[in-house]
Amino acid sequence: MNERYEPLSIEPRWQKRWEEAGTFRAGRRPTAEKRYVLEMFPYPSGAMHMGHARVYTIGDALARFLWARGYDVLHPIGYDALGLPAENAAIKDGRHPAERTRENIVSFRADMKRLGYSFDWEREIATCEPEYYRWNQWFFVKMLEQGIVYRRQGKANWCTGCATVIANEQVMADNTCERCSSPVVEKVIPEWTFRITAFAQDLLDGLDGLTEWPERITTMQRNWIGRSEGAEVDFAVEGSTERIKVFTTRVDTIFGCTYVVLAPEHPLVAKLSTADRRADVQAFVQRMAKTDAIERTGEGAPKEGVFTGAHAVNPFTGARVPVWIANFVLAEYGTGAVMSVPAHDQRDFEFARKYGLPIEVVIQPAAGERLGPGASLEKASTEDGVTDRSGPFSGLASAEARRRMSAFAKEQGFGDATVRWHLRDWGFSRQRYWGTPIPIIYCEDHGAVPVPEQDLPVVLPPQAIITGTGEPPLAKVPEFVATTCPRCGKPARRETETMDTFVDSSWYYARYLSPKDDGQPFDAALAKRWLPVDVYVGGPEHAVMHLLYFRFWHRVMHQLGLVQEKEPCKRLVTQGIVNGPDGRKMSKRWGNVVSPGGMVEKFGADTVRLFMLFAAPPEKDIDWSDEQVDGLFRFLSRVWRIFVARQPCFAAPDAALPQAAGDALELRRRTHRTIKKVSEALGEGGDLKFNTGIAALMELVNALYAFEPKSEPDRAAVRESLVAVAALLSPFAPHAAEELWHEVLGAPARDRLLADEPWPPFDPALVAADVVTIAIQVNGKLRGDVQAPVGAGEAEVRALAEAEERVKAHLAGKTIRKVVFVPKRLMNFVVG
RNA sequence: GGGCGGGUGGCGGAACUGGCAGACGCGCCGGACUUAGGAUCCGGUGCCGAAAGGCAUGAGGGUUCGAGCCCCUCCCCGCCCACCA
Repeated sequence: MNERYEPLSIEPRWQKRWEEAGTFRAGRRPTAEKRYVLEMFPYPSGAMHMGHARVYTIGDALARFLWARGYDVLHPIGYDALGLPAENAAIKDGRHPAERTRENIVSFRADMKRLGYSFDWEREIATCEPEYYRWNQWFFVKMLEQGIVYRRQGKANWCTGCATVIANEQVMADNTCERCSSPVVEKVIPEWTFRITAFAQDLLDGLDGLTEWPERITTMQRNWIGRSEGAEVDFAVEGSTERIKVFTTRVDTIFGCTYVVLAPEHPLVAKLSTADRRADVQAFVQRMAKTDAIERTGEGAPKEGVFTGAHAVNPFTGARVPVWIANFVLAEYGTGAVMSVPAHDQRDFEFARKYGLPIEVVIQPAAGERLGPGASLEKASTEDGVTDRSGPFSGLASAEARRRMSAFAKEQGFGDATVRWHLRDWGFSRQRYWGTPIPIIYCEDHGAVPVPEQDLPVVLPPQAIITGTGEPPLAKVPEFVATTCPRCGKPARRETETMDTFVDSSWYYARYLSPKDDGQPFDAALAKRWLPVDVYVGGPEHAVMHLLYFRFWHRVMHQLGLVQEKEPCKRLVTQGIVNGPDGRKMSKRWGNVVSPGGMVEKFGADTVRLFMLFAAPPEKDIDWSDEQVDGLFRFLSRVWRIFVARQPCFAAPDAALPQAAGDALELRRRTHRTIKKVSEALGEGGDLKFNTGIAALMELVNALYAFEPKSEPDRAAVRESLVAVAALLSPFAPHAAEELWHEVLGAPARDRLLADEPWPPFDPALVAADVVTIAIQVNGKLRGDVQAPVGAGEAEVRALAEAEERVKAHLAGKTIRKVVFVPKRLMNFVVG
């Protein structure tokens, strides 16, 4: 065999053989149990970067392991190919997004192939192809029929940078765009909307079953869905028939309500303001309208408001309370009106202090000192407690008070218990070009008519003029716009908006099941076998966007009878970022970008893969490190050299193994323990910890260097170990593994592939130690250790321990008060 | 303000269910082989100390024979959400 490890000369060869043999075709083992391993598909903007190399390497190591474990594995890949970056680039240089995207796909595909990923390439999809997006349109029409899609009139989030409407999930906390960080403003524009809120409770409940998702992701979804239980209560307005409906989660505090506050945009503001206050109110409302949302509601924004002159009546107490408007009350949350209880709400407290409104304590802490009058408080007391000065509801625990008071309000007809959600419906119209055309035709007589199924797809016209000015580009393509009404045949116009590209990624995992199917989005029978996805690998940044949308979409598909289960994916693995060598995010700006392609050319795919897996567990961020990469190349070279050095062992017969004894037996033990450790590191019965699995392999290789075979049984033990090293290496560094495996096995393996071989089993008898090292402590401090047979009892170990010189010295002249014995581990003498 | 993660050598990271802290790798130091070595192989490497020994997992307390791990108080870092009524 070649004396030196030369990855570039061996890697393409194995890639070709896997490809030709169809080694990774899903469905090859129809009678075997299935596993669906999926990584989030890439958005092909420019070339592949290190982040991609990391996700796909993680998924690939797992997929290869599962193949070896005997499963029928589905491990597909495709391209999330529609979207703004390609369109924005087109505005700059005039190249058509389709042309650019297809070129990028070619580059991505080449890079991924060079990394040796075990994708089933026959299932490759690209969402920009009409064969794919026609099914987005098909789903749209179905969902319209089901009432899940509707046309909404109202305020939408308009991204000033992307020049389009975006979804709530795409608006960041500081009112900037998730994609481009430009300010997001409100714009009154009709939008096509998914009624995701109809699934809010179900999406929330489903989270409890996602026990194999990272808790932080399910928590984020839970918070985003934001179920909030409370009550609505109507306050009558004095001298008017109008009622102010407030939403509160703390109806138990209502006897302490000393004023009511409306959002400046609340429809009643104009009606209720008294003549003497009108000028002030109008000025305030106008000022708020001009102030942008960040400034108005951002952290640290001072609370401001004005009195409207009107009064409302607390239906529980009959008390007359002033009605104010204030900046911190948001029209879009709850009812846009709040009852203020300054004693028990911090915002209300600050506002009351500022404007001299009364503060009345109506909740006493369940334990501890009673609260004095409101005026003496330093801050609001917001904990649940016991109701006080609350009329017939006094003396109740907060939770009980809420139940009774809500029931009372309902009985009296001025309120009820209610649930509010943070989740909003998903507006998915985009005033952009590079997306799925929304299959709607506007007819003068029939309104918005869905394109009939047999007329799909509505193909995106290639001749668009893309300007990014906010006008839908499709509106400027007359031959696209002009059509006829499917109902009456009269001239009509097409919808010119396109779909949010999150639609594409909401169901792509199902398209992989039958990617070329032209009669349906996917084959339901195949879905029954392959879904749900068993392991999904991707970045945590998608927690409340993609990962919420695809859970929603799966429920829709469930409702349409296309899939059996409600959740799309059993286990989610979120991987960390690959930063530059300087610890900063890789970026042209810092000049710290390292490309996977370049690294593969320099070190080979196996070294790059090993780096991705060895640097840290999948979920942690890592820094690219040239030194660590050198180290991993060195490791593979070291593996290679030990095979070269131990070539004389290649022919040793297995028959010699049972006689192995002494050091050879020790080597065999190490071999089998390593098999067990690597299997566990690959997720067998726990988390993925590729780093410790590779570390275990390194230890075994170190042991092989230390062992000089002298006899036939020795050589057999070495051979067994070498075969195991090759097999265990195969999920991580598959090319080197194939090469080495074939070298050891020689002619008998010529027509076989390691990638096709079963995972090596370990012998439990060899994994179990027969002699163990037991740590000996005196008063909890380590004073030595003894070797004892694995079954040694306390008396036996104690005798050994007391014979140890260091232990003896520490026990000398002391009284042993107690001896703690942990079998196989430790003995502790407690002395005085 | 709320939620979720974290804090371990010079660095990345190990440590099963409370049982020898620092596996493995990087870096560094030394040795061998060499005309040479930024190759390779071997050895060493938490800190203090000549040693015995002592001290060490963000800080301080507690529980325990024994704590990186459990409990309490606090500090710091990251991510997500946020005047959400």
